[in-house]
Amino acid sequence: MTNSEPAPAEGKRDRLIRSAAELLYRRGVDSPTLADIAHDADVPTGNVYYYFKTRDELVEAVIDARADEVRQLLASLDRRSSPRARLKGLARAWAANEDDIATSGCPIGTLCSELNKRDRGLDQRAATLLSTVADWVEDQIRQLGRSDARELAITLLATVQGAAVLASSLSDPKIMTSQIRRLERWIDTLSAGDT
Amino acid sequence: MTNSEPAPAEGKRDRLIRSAAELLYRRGVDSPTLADIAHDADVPTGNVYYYFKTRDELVEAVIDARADEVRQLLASLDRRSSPRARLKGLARAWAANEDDIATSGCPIGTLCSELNKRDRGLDQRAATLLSTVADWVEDQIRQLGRSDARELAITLLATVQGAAVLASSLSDPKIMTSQIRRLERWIDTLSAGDT
DNA sequence: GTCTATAAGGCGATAGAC
DNA sequence: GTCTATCGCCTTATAGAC
Repeated sequence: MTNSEPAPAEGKRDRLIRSAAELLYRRGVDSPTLADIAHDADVPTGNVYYYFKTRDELVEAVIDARADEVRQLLASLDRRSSPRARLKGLARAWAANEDDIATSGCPIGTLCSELNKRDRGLDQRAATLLSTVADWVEDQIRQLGRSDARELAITLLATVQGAAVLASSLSDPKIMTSQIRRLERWIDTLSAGDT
Repeated sequence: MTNSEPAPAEGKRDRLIRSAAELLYRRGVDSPTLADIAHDADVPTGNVYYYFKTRDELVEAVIDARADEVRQLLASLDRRSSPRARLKGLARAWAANEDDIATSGCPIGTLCSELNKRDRGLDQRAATLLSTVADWVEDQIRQLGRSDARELAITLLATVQGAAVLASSLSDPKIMTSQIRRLERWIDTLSAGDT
């Protein structure tokens, strides 16, 4: 590897991953063909195999790209001053994506659900996305002094995942809006003590 | 139609629907082939087309079969004496399926989520399953004297759908158990008044 | 390194024998 | 009515030209 240029090969590889992430999110993990993805990324169809040995390897790259997004989001939230502010920041991040979520569900939740049914080991790699967020939320709630932080973290995540399933299936964006608002009020009530 | 026999043709059709329902639940809506389904139902592969014109028509029959299940469950719960007892009966029904849900998610929720991404009109038909339950829950909560019954019904359903996504994705049945328990306590606290 | 042409296999669907 | 044989298409993946 020389020190010169921005690696045009990387450009195409990244475009393939971005197009794949978007198409798999909108139309499901298995439905989009490599031709669909390559066309969207402006890459010749057969040439996908120069960058990825199999289709699953491209799916894996999409999972890893989502993992990067999650890490970046949580890192930005970590700069906030209090655990409550960090949790609320997470809620606002979801709120900012309400429309997409109401249309196609949670990018992470639907990915995990679908891979869970067409298992090839990819499902476990995808599950890491959810547990990363769960662990982070648990950590914030524990900092609020709650001993039942794990269950509360799961409760918080379940609310969002469930709202995403309902809002997208029933085509009703207001479900996301109202459930996130309820979540923010719930975060306000969180304080030391159990149940 | 004569009055004589249990209709052997019906037997095969029903077996195809049952096998399809199970396989689509376990492995996703698109993944199982007609050969897989026919084999599981002990019906010759090509013969599926005597009963269903297209694969989608079989999927539609699966949705309708789920709708029957839902109607029967809600009808049996309607025999209970109070709205609170009916809601708790629903929670117990979910608890009884905890293991399946922790393995493959909610049969209705995952069906709706997947069809939402491979749209052919089937998604709207499937969404009826969710809204039927939502409407019923809303009705029960309203009978408890709550004016915010719709939002509370969505909250209840979101909890279960979210728990199903998390439990199946993270392969942790305890998530379903604890969230259903929390739901039952929450039902106990429901009474007249808002928020 | 990049891309085209094509192979190999599996799928939904059909035609028609029984 | 029931089933078999098979078609034609689409998809992933490869071989090899440029």
